[in-house]
Amino acid sequence: MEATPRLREQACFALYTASRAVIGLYRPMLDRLGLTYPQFLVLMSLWETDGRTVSELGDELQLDSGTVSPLLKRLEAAGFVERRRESDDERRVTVHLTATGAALESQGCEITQVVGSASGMSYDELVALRDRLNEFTHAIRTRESSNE
Amino acid sequence: MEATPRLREQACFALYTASRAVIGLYRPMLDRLGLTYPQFLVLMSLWETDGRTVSELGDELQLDSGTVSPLLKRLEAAGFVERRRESDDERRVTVHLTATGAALESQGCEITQVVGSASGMSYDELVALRDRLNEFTHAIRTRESSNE
DNA sequence: CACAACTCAGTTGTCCACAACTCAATCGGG
DNA sequence: CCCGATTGAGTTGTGGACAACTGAGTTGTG
Repeated sequence: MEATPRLREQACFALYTASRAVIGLYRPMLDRLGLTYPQFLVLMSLWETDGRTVSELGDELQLDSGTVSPLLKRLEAAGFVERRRESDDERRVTVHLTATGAALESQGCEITQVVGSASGMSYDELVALRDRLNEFTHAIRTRESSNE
Repeated sequence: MEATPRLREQACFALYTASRAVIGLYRPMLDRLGLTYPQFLVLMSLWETDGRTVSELGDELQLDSGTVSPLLKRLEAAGFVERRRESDDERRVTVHLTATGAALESQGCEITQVVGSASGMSYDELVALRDRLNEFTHAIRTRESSNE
């Protein structure tokens, strides 16, 4: 006697929609810097720790090499990062900010502030939502590996 | 004196990651039905109300015609839906489930149950999270239209 | 009726996401 | 030291997303 759930009742759909909405809010601001949202995430990661390898970036962003490699290629073509093949292990490539890429940090920081305030939530509410989402993601990843 | 926020502290990044994680959980189950997650959303919408127009589907899924049109083309090629140009207004195209598409409803319903339980959250918690996300999306869309 | 404005679906081009794969470099056990 | 297994980055192919645009069809107003 289970009714098929409606789209609007689904938490997963709300998640999917919210994710696209927030990226859409970032878009016009990032456009002015010549960045997309995933590219911005790479820079945020490098502002924190420069010189990460491609796979370390993939781990942090939860993206595989098939996504990260072309992303970095475009960031390099745009002059924001540089890739260096490491001499001690020729398989590894480290990614380094250029002066241009490093210089975007303060503007990037401002953009995250603007987006945060546009959410209409307090800092504490945002932190609570973030933690809830991270629990959700963690639970899912745990189940994911156990199923076939 | 504002430090640049770290990636892991950002609610937006948590949202982006959670969204991809849940779609990743759906993926192997939907693969067995020959569907992707956005295609599944179209079918959910049609299981509720068959014969919607392309733009009505776009409104419900919050996707523009440039995304929905090719999506429907693939769903039609796979034999799950049919598109009909309406005779009373030749601009409109209505989308109808085929017998094959309608027959997936019960399996589709099961999949949403499995995903819900994999979240590790109770029904009430999921509802609360969903409502929180919908508030978030609504707040963002409101600000979005006011900014240039 | 005429015709400009608008609506609707679809196309084009760019960038992400991910599966499946390639290939070189490195590691580890015999 | 050798060779099979593993690791790391990258490529290829498919399917979203979305901006910008196209063109047919419809509507409203003079």
